Amino acid sequence: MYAIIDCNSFYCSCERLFRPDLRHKPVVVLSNNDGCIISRTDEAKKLGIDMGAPLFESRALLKQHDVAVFSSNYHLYGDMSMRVMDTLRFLTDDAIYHCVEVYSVDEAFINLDHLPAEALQGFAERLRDVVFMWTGIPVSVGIAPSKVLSKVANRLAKKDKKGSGCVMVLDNEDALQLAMEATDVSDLWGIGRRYARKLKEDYGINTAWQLKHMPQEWARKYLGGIVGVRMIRELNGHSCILMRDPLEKKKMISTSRMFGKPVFDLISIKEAIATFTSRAAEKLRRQHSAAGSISVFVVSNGISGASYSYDPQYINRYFPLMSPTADTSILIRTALFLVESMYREGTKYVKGGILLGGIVPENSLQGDLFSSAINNGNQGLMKTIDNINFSMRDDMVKFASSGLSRNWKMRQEMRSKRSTTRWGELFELSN
DNA sequence: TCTGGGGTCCTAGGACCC
DNA sequence: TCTGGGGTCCTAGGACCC
Repeated sequence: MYAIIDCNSFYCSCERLFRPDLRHKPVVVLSNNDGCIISRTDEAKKLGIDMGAPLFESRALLKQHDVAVFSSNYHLYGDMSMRVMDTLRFLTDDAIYHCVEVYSVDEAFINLDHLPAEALQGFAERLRDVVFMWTGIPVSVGIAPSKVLSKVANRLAKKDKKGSGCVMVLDNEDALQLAMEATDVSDLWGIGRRYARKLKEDYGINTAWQLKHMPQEWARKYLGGIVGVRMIRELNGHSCILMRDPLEKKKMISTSRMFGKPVFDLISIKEAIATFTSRAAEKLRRQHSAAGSISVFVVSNGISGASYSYDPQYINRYFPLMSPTADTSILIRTALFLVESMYREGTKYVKGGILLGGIVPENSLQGDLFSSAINNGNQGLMKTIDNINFSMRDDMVKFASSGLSRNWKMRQEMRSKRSTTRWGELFELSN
């Protein structure tokens, strides 16, 4: 059996931790750049505020109902996520069973094969209660024979919080049937907008229960090949999406951002790309890897002075490195060379980013014919920079090419304090 | 005026090799 | 007139996830 634990309205719940006055009030959290709404409390959902809705379209509604609006505060969410995950690992004896897979910032799968069936309900309730007690974050728990089905259970638990107590265990055929009949195919984990439409319009399949009864060969043909076959098997309770190793390394690392406002000059774009590259290189070093290739991309939207329309043009350039490296200075040099080769004067740039590929473990670096020494001469320096930036303050030490002006920097006008990760922003009681 | 960011997996097709 | 077979590696593109 598998459990999925999912934090309820995670970002909003984090914001509420230091704002108890908002406990029963509608709260939303915005994406980077304060662009759109990416987390909502139940109260906000009830007001008809949609997931992913652009802020400028929702402003009137937010104001009318006095909704608390926050820019995203990833320092806070990342730290709270760690606390929740640590709690789960503790409660499940993860050190012994290696049964916790952190799936995203607010979700974790837990393999429960070592627990007897009759213990599941109580176990799930304990997870919910202790996580809340220790971190203040409310969670929902779904338990079922496969990951896809545990997601089904979790969704139903969350939909009817009062009735379910945010816990649902699907451990018998009747419960599974009821749950699947109540689940629209579009709400299945792994069925996106495209497939949902196809299933409904072309085949008249509307519920998870109907989909479960389709033949695997049909799924192989019309539902994304092997992916579709797995979906059918998972719905039938045959687990085939296995637990992932927590030590697995990313195969691709990217950093990209919309610019706070459109950018026209080469200097600003180079600063932005240099900053993104530093950030990506840090991620690379954190997982003890080196990158073998780098891609830079920019997104332009029309030309200077033209009237507004959203018609983004992606341009990207790829460069295989002579030998894999995690050295920020080499990566930045390469990235900036690519930027120069793709820049066009008079173009309005709205977004940019970089992508590191060909990732290998740092200790497997091979020398090549043309570079006598392996390209890690700066490893000590990189480590020092990472340590300083981690413990003191972001970007205390940075490469000059990252610039100081930052007129491409994103907007975050309503960010709360980083109360759990910055001494200077500790929570204070007023009076 | 304004619409996120960072990933994964799979498949097809081209380049190249022996 | 006839023109192999089997493989790897890489990239692009599509679909999906939170």
